Amino acid sequence: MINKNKGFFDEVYRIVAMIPEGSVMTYGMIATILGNPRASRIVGYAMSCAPSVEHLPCHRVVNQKGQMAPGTIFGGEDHQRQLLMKEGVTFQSDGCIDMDKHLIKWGIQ
DNA sequence: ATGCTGACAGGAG
DNA sequence: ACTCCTGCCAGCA
Repeated sequence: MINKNKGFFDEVYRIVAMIPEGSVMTYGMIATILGNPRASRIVGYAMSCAPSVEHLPCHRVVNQKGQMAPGTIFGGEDHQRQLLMKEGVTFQSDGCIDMDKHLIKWGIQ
């Protein structure tokens, strides 16, 4: 029990919390898994309410473009980028995450 | 109950 | 190809 029951939020936290190191997931993908592909905004909103990064690796959650949020969250997008790199995630010249290699693979759950 | 906000996604120009 | 606008859902005042 890492957080209170917030309905959709709780599900979002659960998905994000199960993301392994070296892998990333997109907001739309999480929303689709929850059953609401249109609720991609809610996923990001839930991230803004993230209690602790230790229980919620929101830095592993990126948008469909493979880019992270503006940076008002962790104290700098660059900081988040470094965290991902430290976990083994590679970035492109554009600064976007290499989705083709680090996008989480769902086959076992 | 209604309206506004929000770390997105997709379509159109 | 890139950028801008709209649409969607959940939470809070």
